[in-house]
Amino acid sequence: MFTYKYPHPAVAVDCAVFGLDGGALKVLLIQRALEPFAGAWALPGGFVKMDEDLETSARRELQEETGVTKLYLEQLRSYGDPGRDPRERVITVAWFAIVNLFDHTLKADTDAREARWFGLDSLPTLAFDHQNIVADALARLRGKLRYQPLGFEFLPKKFTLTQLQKLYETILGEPMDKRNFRKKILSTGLLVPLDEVESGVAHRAAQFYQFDAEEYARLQIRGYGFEI
Amino acid sequence: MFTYKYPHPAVAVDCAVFGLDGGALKVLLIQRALEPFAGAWALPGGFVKMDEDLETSARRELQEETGVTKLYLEQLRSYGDPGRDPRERVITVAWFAIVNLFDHTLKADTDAREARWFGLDSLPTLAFDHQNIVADALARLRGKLRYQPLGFEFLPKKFTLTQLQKLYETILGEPMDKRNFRKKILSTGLLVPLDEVESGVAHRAAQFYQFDAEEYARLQIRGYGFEI
DNA sequence: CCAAAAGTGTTAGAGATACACCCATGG
DNA sequence: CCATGGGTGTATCTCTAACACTTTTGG
Repeated sequence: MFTYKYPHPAVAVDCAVFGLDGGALKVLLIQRALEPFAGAWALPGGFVKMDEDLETSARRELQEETGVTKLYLEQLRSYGDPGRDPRERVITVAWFAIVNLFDHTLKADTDAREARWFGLDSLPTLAFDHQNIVADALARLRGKLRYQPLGFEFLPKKFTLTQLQKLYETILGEPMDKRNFRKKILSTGLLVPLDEVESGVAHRAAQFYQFDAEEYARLQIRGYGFEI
Repeated sequence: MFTYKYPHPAVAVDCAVFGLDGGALKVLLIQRALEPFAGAWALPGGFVKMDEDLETSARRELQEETGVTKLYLEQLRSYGDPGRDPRERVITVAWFAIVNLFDHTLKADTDAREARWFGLDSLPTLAFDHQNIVADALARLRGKLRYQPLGFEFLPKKFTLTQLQKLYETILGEPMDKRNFRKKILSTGLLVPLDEVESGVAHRAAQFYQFDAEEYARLQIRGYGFEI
């Protein structure tokens, strides 16, 4: 038992994890095993431990509930409506995450019966206020994609320019011109062509590229702004 | 006394409030009356009440500690390092705010001895991790100023184009061309010229303008992006 | 009439957009 | 040899950047 002079809310973390699955943008959800909302789908998350940093907590919960470990993670915002959780006052710190689905598989565990990817147009009804969190996270993704190098987080280390363009088109929901896209993205100087090309395709093999994160970090210091 | 089955952290709000004071960008700080850090300067803020929304809490604390009520307020992010508060685990939800100093005066109250505006280059040593919060808030301000109509929040309803330009120059730290600035800002169609001009100045009187927030809201829905 | 800030247009250059064909590979 | 996607260049247009003088007002 823990006693306090004044009432303290519980604090949780919840993660909106995006991934590109078969060319479609998806969100990672878990099916809740316990009340409240047992059986309903929800964002992976859970309570923050007392000696644990918020980001550490988000990573731990993701690992426990979905097995996902290597991802891009940034804080989204906190949600604290009294009554957003029927049990007691729970304030949640929500996280925005991207996972490269080319080398991840899922598992379920602990309070989650199952973890699964859902297309954004076919989301089930979500527990708590998680619908809002997903909407805010999606807005963050769309808003940042053009002027921060977030796109590469969805792809494997080696990727083709067509893969990258399709990703932008899928997430932003608008078609782009192939030649202009290539000119612009290559003009950043942040894509390094590899010695390797695609293989096993019934057409000309595409060049593989890699994102140069170190160069990006250097340029950022000198006030460079990524844009596509 | 309040008892819980598992330990709960305390949750606070802290506000980084910016204002333009005599042509300089300033942050609003309070001098702490109580331990910890009694006598030190800190961001206005305090503990979230159990039945209170996070934003309501931020507004209440600001009102109590500084008397400031009418302001632009958006959530910045949450800070939760264990050990950021020497008393106990305190997670704080930080807010980013802008106040129009042309019609506000300050008062001190409750846990604050005094509230005062500080220039960003002459900040005192701040309590807790408030130095980081100020730095993050400033980055948010600089990052958003060019593509969201935040600038108007610093100014009175009626303002001149020169006032607006000086504001941009002050916050972004770079000079701008007068003719180009005017062309660009007027081309948004969001500034309506008033029938009134400046008075009592020893030079040609400047035209007053007003920001058209309703028009901005309409344009936003149609996917319009403010930019300067 | 002097000092001080307001107001105003044009030109050159850079960056964005639109657009169509040949190439390499596997079956 | 056919189907499939990979790869490439140019012309136009729009937007940005640079730049200097006249006007109005109060003292």
